[in-house]
Amino acid sequence: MTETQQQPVQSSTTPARRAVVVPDKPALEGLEKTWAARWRADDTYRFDRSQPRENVYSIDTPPPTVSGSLHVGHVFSYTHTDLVARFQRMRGKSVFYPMGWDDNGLPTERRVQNYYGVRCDPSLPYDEDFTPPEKPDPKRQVPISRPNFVELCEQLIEKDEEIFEELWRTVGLSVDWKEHYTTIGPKAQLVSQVAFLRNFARGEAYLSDAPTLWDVTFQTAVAQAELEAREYAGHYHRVAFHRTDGSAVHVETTRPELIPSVVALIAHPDDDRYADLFGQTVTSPVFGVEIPVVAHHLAEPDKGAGIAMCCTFGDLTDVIWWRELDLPVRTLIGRDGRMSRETPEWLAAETAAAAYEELKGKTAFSAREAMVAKLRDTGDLEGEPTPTQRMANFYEKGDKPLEIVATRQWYIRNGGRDASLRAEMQERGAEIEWAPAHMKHRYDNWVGGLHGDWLISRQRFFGIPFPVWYPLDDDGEPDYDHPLLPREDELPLDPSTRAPQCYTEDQRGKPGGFVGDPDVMDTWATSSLTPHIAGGWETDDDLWQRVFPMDLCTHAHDIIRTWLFSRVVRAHYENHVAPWRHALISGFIVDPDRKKMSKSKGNAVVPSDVLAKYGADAVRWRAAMARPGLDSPFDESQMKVGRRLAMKVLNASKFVLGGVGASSLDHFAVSEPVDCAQLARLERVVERATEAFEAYDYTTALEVTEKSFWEFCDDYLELVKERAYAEDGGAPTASARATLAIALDVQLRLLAPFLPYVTEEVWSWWQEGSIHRAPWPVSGDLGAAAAADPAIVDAVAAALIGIRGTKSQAKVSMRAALSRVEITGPTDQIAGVASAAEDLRKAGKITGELVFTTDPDADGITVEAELAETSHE
RNA sequence: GGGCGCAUAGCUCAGCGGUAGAGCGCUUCCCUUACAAGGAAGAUGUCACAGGUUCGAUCCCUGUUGCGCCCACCA
Repeated sequence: MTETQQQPVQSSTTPARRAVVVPDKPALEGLEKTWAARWRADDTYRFDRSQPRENVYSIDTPPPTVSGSLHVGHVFSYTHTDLVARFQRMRGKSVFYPMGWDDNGLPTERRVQNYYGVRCDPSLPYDEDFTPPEKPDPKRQVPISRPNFVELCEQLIEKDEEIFEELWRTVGLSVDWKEHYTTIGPKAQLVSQVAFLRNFARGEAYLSDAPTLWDVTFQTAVAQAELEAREYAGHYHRVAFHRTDGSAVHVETTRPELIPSVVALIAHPDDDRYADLFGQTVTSPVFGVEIPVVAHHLAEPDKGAGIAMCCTFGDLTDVIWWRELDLPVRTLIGRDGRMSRETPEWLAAETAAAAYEELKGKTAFSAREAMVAKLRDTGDLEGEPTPTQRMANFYEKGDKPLEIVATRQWYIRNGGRDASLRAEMQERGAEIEWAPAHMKHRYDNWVGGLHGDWLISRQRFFGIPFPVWYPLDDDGEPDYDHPLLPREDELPLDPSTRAPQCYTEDQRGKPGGFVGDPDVMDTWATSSLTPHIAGGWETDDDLWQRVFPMDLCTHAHDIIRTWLFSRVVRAHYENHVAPWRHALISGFIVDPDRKKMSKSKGNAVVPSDVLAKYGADAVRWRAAMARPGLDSPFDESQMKVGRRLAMKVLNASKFVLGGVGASSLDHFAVSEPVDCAQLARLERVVERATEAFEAYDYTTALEVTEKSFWEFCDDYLELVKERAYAEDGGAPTASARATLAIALDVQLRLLAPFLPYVTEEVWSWWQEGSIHRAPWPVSGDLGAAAAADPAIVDAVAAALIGIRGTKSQAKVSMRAALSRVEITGPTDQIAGVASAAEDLRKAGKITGELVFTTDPDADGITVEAELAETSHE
């Protein structure tokens, strides 16, 4: 921490005085390359883990999906985190700011499939000499073993992670790269498996064979948090079921292919139309299966015909009915999304079996067509199907509606089935300070609307395995009620290659032997433990005690329901505390039509292009202008504004430092009233910027600093430049120089979190060490002079603006001389302006009279000026 | 249907119980030895609508409308 001890402001007493070296033509180009390399070499952003907890500021930042592509929205959100990290670092905190890569799971699998043209077939043996096809053919993916597939995943993520790290370094994220982790790496495996075993031991995790939402494309179960409701086109089919007397009961369905799996017809208990049917049975069309008619309050009389087919399972309401009414299971749609190839026993009767023959093995879509044809044949379809748009649940990454399939899955209790646990989760949410505050509603809304526990197992390959085996009975059937579990010191392990205690590998799959759990944990199940993975939970207790609970988590509002909530769940169980004190939620960067950016829509702006064109500081400036939680449309022209600020910093600094030695950082030299006022004004800026940053309002911190900096350049610097540059100006010159130096020093530090590159560049011209290890400015940095009235500088600036206005309106150059100037204003303001009369005379090129007139009734400064004769040509 | 947010200059957004603000864009001027990828000056508004509270409302309250997001919605 030696760098943070440096006190540039006191350099008048520092023995080793540094020469000021200003390049002739400073430029923004190349700063990223130079300083990113330097920060890397100097380990500028290292976390000092010797600091006690109260001196540490720890950050949980999302591990980006390395197989995905980033757009500027991501860059903005990560920049928001970095702004806070840099502020806290300058305030003297040891900042724990690790970066993780989410390389686990389906996105990586998909990328490997497309990149190498392969697919995973777990039944194949490992091929040691396997090399991927030279030209991937997406239509003919080469089947390879699971170990080969995982190897390719690992190869590809390594490449991807290098690209990501390069990008983050260019953006200037002040991450300590030594603290990096991945969601598939050994640390993540250990933590995920340990936490899972503890959840299981405490009854928080459980295995259950139940209907689950199932994606037929990826052939995996899907959690509630990964659902997306989308419009889906379909048709209502009005279909006749038959009473025993032969009369028809009409049902409207969009899924006639599910008629063979109907287990009941259900209507509302108060629905008189069907009252006489309750307790009776009807027969299904085409198949003639006997179906009970039952009452349930969830049936909606005004929906469709008011009486619904309950199939196992067509939708989530079916699941409720099946459970509450104790109905049988008649599953026909399998994991591949096709109708069962076996004739089920409830369709064993001759006509039913014959009818089912034509549906066997068909996709839901083709089975529907076949079924409609059958219904026409039997006359059980009334009228024509009518088109409808309805909402259907989709896996967010999938493009076919989800089916509901009964499967055995691992769950973690999250309050979805337990009101008191749900209330505990809400309380954890209330422990967090949300920025903006209303984002907490999203959290409460989500937790309050949970309707099932958290499904964490996935039938995929590239993920962290469940460290679980099942004993096989004498028939070779697994006993799921008595899983075999490892000791924690055996972790991490893969049950597909490792035998459980008291068994040997040759007993795998044999009667009386064992079988490994084939599933892997979902990506969110792993990333729900990022504070634990990054913070050394159970592996590095010293670190853990210094960083947890963390101070900050940041991400965009779309993953409150997934990542944020899942981390609260895990920390609740493991640590009985919310995992962080603050949640800083970013909005989205949307396209000019306010549509969310996405690669698939083709409206995503690639960060590398913008970074190359405008520079990292400009991009960061734009990111900082997006307030927490607010969506912000991307507009390239705004990037220019940030770039202009960076240029201004470079040029103004060059000008100031060209005439000012570092020795001028001397508070005692500041004597002129307008100089004192300038420092006083800056003191207010320091206070306001600090206050804003402490409230996580980085935008206001930037705005007040930036506004002040432009005023400093346009007014103060213009006003005093001749005095500052005077050859032998004596005390007034020394005062101007000291003020310029102090003001620059303070303003560079205020701007450092936003513009890390240009501020570091300028800092290196005249200061020791990195500005990013320099202390955040405090009032004391401005010295006793700052006790002055800041209004003087405003009054003088107003006079200067009036003089410039006169020249502008006369359409003459700012260099034009003025033969007479009269400045009028209230007494106190005029006194202030008069104190800077000499500066004003030079800055305004006033060659003649300069008159000050007080007018107690005036509400501001007004200027009347006459151009000198010579200026008229 | 439930929840949340937003509505201020052409655009993006601040703001605030007491005369309406910034940046971009626009207009005009200036190639000033820090800066032409610049600088200076200037114009621009029923603060969505309707009520209420108040001496006074863009601001507070109620309602309406419009927009956005989240959740629910497969008969």
